[in-house]
Amino acid sequence: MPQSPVLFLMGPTAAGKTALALALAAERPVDIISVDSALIYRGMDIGTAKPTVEELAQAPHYLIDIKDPAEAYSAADFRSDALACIEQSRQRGRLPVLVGGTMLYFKALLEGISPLPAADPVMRAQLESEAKEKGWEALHQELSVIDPVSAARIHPNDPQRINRALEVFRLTGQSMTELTAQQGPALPFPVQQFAIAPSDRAQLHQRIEVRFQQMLATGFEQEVRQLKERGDLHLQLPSMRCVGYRQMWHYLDGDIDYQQMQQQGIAATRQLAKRQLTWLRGWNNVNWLKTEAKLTENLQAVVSSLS
RNA sequence: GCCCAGAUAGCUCAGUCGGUAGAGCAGAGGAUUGAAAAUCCUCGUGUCGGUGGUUCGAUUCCGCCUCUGGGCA
Repeated sequence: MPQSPVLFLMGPTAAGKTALALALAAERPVDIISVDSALIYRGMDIGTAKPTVEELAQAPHYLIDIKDPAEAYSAADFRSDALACIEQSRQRGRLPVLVGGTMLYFKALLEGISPLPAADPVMRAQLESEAKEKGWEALHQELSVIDPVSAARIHPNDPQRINRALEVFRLTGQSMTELTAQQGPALPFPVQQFAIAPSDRAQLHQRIEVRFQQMLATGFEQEVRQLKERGDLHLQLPSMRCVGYRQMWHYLDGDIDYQQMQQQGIAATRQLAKRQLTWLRGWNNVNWLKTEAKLTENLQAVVSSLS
């Protein structure tokens, strides 16, 4: 029997995903499941452009505010959380709508994920200190012995991936190449995929700048100041590496002036959008929508794909 | 008005002992399997402010002009 579909709504930051999702929610019984590595954090509202309280009240939202900024999250965590949300939504007879811009999460959900070990903070710290001593090149060299395929794929200047590949091996005794040969199960539901973006890059840049200025005007500095004052957060955390937060943190530390913070924050957001678009450009089975099109037209396109 | 220092890539600047130039940032393209708003790779022709002179040849040396800092009046 044909299963009812799941909806994906993807796109770069500041492209209008939230507005479209809420418009759909006004027409259909939907559950909005966030696909966003920053919206998971409580207390990070302004700088992440999290939907407002009023917007959140317009439809049930999931996977927002599920983590403290001191905590880490992962693509694998997301996949299992999202699958649970989708199941529940379907049981309620509602349409699960996955909305966001964290493309690795969409990919993990759609294509499945290999049985790799979870991140191990102790092992990572160990590898970090080894790298500090011997240099990442030496670790890359080490990787090329145990897993030449991964070593060839991972650039010697990419510490994060070298670290991960060695972590996987030391934790399991198996190389990443061996383990990723086993692909996890793909998403067990049919999907309708949409992506929304402005047709002109300059237009997206404009929206990003305007939105960043709005964030500043509505208390972003204060938001980061409060997070900083907790005392337990720092720049190495995934949460504080988020676009905007990192730059504001540097400003509050006095490393850069206000104008630099603005420029760097906006530039970092543009760069994020560019990477999101790179993912999307090679994506299969996407229906493209334009940010500058009428909301009702885009809504119509989405609704008609469901029948 | 005079003196000094600048004027080189979208921005900040380096450089050419005279043979038309290169970094960082920005930007563009790409990669992406438990950090992903992360991490990383690739991509640099621009009247070298204008104009005249010296020279085989000037962005580079010299003169003048314009503009921008700073100082003296």
